[in-house]
Amino acid sequence: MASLQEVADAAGVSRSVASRALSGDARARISAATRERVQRAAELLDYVPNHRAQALRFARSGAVGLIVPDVNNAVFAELLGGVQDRAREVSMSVLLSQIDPPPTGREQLRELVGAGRVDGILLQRREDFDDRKLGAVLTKAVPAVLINSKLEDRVGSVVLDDAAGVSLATRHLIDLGHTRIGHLAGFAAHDTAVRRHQGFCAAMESAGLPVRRAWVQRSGWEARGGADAVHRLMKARTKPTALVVSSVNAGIGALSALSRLGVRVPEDLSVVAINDTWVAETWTPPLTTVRMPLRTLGRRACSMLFDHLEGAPLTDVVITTPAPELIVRGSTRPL
Amino acid sequence: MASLQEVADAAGVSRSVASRALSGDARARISAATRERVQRAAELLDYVPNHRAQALRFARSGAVGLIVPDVNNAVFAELLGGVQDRAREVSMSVLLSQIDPPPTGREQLRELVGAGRVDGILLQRREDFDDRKLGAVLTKAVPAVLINSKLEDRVGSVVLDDAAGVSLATRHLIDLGHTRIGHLAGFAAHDTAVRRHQGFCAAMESAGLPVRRAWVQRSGWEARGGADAVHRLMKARTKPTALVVSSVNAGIGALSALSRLGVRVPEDLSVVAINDTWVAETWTPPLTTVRMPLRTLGRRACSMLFDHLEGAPLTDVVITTPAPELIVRGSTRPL
DNA sequence: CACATGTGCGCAACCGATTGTTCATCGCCG
DNA sequence: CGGCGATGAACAATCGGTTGCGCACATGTG
Repeated sequence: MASLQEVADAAGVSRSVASRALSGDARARISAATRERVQRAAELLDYVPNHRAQALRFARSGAVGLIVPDVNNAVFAELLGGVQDRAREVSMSVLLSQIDPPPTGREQLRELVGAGRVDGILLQRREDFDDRKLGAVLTKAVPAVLINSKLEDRVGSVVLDDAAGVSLATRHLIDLGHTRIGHLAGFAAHDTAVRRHQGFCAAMESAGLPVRRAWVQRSGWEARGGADAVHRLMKARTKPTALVVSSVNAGIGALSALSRLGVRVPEDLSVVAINDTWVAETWTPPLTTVRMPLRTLGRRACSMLFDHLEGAPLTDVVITTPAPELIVRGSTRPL
Repeated sequence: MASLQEVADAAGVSRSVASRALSGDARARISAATRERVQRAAELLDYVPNHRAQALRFARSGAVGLIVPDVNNAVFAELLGGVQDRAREVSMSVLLSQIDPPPTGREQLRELVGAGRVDGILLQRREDFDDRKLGAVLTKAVPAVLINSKLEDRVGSVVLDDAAGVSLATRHLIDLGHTRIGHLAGFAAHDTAVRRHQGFCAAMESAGLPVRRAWVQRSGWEARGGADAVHRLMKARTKPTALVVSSVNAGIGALSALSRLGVRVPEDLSVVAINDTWVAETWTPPLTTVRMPLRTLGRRACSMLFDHLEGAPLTDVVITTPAPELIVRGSTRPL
């Protein structure tokens, strides 16, 4: 609550001297006695530098905006953890926000960044934000890093090695002897989903297995979508013996639907999903998953943004270490 | 990016006139022509008032700190939704933060509030923050509203009607004919858990049913705790026919453990839990729950903090409307 | 015509911290 | 003893916006 002026008064010096004494600037010529006196006064008065004043002076708000579509999402907590960790290391705060589709969204970003509430943003795109909408919201003036998403004509992204994760899952099934493998993919308009499907196809192809169109279903990323996709899938004349699901929540939805359809997992059908949560572990049967380095994703995105604010150029990064990790549980078994 | 000065220059007036013209102050004596000119210049230059400067001037950061123990928690997403909604209505931002136990935690709050990063905080206490720790962290100087928690010697809290929610759940079981009912409670040191257990006892008592000590187990709030509690409970000589679980995640954990123990739900045991999530709906069997007004909780807490910042006194509020809502699914059935 | 009133606008202080520059003083050396 | 450099501290501008006050001029009134 005490201002620098009050500390200065208490120490009997000017504001500037107080500032230099406390900042510990080596080039500042302050006598040891004065420095001591100022520091004691600051201590006594419980002085904390006013962040608002510093923000104005340095034209830096000291905060990043984290824009996420859905806090409920399984991946969010871990992602946020990484972001928070990194932000804390450099004394930045994380401002949580949501944005609407354009044109409102652009205004919101302008308010956020233009007004200086935040210095830059980390943006995890919404499912219904296609490339065009996203591009329309992100003007070049906004320092932004896209999380697990990428735009053609915009640099600045950190994405998981989605293909590797899905390939790992798919190979796991192949190693178990499965050949008739289906894929519950995300949204066609979403690059993450595209990359994941490519990983699936690559693994199948390198094992010499065909990708059957009827066994590839758009499921979205949530439980409901996974359940719906399973219902469609199970109408096919010939059925797969194993299933790769691009998202853990959809995977849970799939398990739930399968159970209600009377399809036994893993006896009749093996299921593996991408991303790991406590629900996967708790389900009956426990869901085999591929754990993706979400925390690292958050850290790296945050780091890139900070570095960019310090002048470094934005880049496009794929997180390859730590590598996706297969966690075998009860939902997969040899054919 | 353009400053007020630049707008003023473009319009050929002084900063003060530009400020008044744009703020729309009725008492300001500005000619219509000048006002028009300034507004057009602002439009043209894409002027957005610098939030940092305003923050300094008004000694208001325009942000609230939302401090939550665990973003992963089922209740968090909805709570946050309510907070965000309210904050957006008054153009405030929500800064997400975590705090450590004292003494570190107190320093963090000082930095957050004392330095003016946020104007006040909303605090959902961590399980391991007992009253003493919480009190040690919250100095009187910090405008804070406790969410779903309450301290004896500190005013400023918004809590759910926990007792009513648990009573509703308990009565549901009683109405189904159950008389041997157990309770998986939260943490003894947590006032929310205490209120919920009181709700359980009240419902039992008013139906003339005994509360058996062996059927009351501390489960915590997460799946693991619920599962462990079930294992302890099922060692009892006589077993209950129904179970009230104080938290939905613990409820899911309980269902999972019961399934592995071979106890059929709802044939052998009915289960109902507090709070509703998609996992409850998706589980097999779908979990009967009591939906609590978490969004309202967030809104009200946020509102109270804002009002307090405007000068209103803090109070202690219990949210009674909307009332807890029983959502009957497949985990409960008549005895 | 003189004076009171009103109108439109600019000056300058302020919020709190940082920092380039200036100023006064002291000691040292020639 | 005069001049010089080093030292320690204060002055003042700055970040961008807000606002009390005063100034100049136009209009209205007696």
